[in-house]
Amino acid sequence: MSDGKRFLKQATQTDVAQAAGVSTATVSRVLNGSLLVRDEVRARVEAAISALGYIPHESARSLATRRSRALGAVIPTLNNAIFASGVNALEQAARERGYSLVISISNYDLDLEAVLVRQMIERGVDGLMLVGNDHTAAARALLATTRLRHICAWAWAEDAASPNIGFDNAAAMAEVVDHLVADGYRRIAMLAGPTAGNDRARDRVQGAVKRLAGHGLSLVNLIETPYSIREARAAAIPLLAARPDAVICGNDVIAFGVHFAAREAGLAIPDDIAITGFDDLTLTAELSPAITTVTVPAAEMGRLCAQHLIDAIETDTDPVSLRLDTRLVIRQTTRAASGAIGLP
Amino acid sequence: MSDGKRFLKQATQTDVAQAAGVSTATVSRVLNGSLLVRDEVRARVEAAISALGYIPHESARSLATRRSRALGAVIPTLNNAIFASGVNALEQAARERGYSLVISISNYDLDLEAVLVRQMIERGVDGLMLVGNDHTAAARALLATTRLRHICAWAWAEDAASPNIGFDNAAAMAEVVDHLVADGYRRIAMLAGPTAGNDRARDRVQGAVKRLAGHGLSLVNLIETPYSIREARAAAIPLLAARPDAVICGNDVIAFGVHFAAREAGLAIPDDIAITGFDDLTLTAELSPAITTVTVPAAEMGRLCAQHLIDAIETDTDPVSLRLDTRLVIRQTTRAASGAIGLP
DNA sequence: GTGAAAGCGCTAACAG
DNA sequence: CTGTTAGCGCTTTCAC
Repeated sequence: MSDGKRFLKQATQTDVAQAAGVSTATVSRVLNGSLLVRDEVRARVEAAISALGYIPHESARSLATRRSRALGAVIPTLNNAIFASGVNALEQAARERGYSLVISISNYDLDLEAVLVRQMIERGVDGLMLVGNDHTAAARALLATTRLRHICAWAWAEDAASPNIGFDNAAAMAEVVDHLVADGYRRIAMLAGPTAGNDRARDRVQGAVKRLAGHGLSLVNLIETPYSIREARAAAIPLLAARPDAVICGNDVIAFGVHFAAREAGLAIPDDIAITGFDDLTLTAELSPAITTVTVPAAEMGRLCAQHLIDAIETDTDPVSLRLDTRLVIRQTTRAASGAIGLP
Repeated sequence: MSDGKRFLKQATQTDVAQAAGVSTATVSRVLNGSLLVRDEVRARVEAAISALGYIPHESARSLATRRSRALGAVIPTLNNAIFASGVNALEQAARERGYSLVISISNYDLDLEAVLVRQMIERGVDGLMLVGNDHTAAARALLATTRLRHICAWAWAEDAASPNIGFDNAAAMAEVVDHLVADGYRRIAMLAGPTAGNDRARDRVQGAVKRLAGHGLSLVNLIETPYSIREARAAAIPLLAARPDAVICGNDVIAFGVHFAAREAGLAIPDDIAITGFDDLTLTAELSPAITTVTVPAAEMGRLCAQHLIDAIETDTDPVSLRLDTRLVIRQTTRAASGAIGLP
């Protein structure tokens, strides 16, 4: 008995067909909700299915239909709430449409990303979500020759090589700069994320630098740090040596680090030092002082990627780009726009 | 030309075989690293593969081998860093062994979980990670009849129906209680997570209640709240009405809420009120006062699940249970163990 | 070592 | 409406 179980074979469509006294084609029709099956026959087939505990074999189905009903996502990490939330939404939206999600993590390594893209293609995903617009030539070539439908999220560029569903990182940072300058801050420093192979981080720096230049200013200090509270906190020390009156952070995780470093250094926020983040993680609003940051539509990006990818797949079209909005949320780590330029 | 591309067909093993002047069997052997292929032939095949840009078709492979080289994970949410981190580690470890990861989110809904388990089976994953020991009869039946290898993580029970790789939630909470009592706290309340369909949350409550009873005490108040800072913060108000001198929180997210609520109420932590969390999220150490909490081996669980699942798959054995340790991390939201029992 | 042939479980024309 | 017949692309005996 336990031995019998060991070699137990899953019921197959053929078994169901025999049990119901029909052809496998009919079973397939019932499974796929085809309307051209008599109710009586349909009932018989459904009875056989549940009697046998039959479970369809998706690989076989994929092989026959050349469709996997699966989406893929290659992301830098799940250890940042902003990506976790995006993937969460992507999965929910995909599932609502009957698609599965296979994910892999690149750890911000573009060469690894290319390998992962290839594996996604092998797995036969029908659509793929990537993050950002920085990708290796190898990855691009793979995507191009296989014509795999894909969307690059978390970024938006006029001239992007692939469809983008995201936002303009540079523009968002420009808004931050305007706010800071309007508040009277002049000695502005930036603690950025690693810009190598990361167009989002790079755009944020460039966005800040260019807009500052427009105000006739430049960064009094610019340092890059990994996305970790601890490392950002450590990097804040040398950064603060330039005696900035405001620090623009590459994202909220970095802002947390600077926040704690400033507190430790006995600096008053926002009077001695202003701090801005990016992402609007839940906790930015709860810390005191609450962090001024930029709201990023992470869940919406995930949801939209799923929907647009699936629409494109099912209508046999190409996904299109979508530019989403960010919003500056002014809280307590920057002064309210009172100390405007030119006040006595 | 653009029209030609539209109907472009992926190179198949047959194409490679023809190009290399060998049989598909030989191509297959090369692909799978079989040793019984002459070097000269192998080279010819490899040349053809890269010349044609051939990419193997995993569905076809899975159909033929009855193996998918994919793992599945069904988790409650990705919007909690502790699960995100576990999945992140699971993916990394799986990938190292050549396995893909397909994930789905149950939103703490056990009926949905059962549906997702079924989809995982359809997809043909070779192994599955679930969270906790609470599952519907339907899910259990599916797992049992298909004999799908699986591990239930985040929990550990002597009599678990499935292999567990996790920790004893009740024991961890008992340790929290001991610490609190040794510190002199007596009016202890608990803000728990939703216990319905969640054995981890239930075990944490039971672990606290039983250990308190051992000390001749009982909770002065017990309320459940969703795992959200905002809702926990709101729930803390009625909870504090019982005038507890310590609040045990179901996890760190809830602890954040209580932390902010206490601060808002003007209570001094830990003198007016002690707070304990669970999970040891990064920020618990950085807030001030830093939160006393329980370290949970999330990444390790993910990694071990992948390894043990894959070992079991490849050696054709069943995965076994592993009990991991948690550790109480005493920080600043509880008094140091000075006010021990019986002091004047 | 290598090729031929038979499927893996399912869907998709095509008849009837 | 339903059955028959071919495959989808790959692996796997079994001969040679």
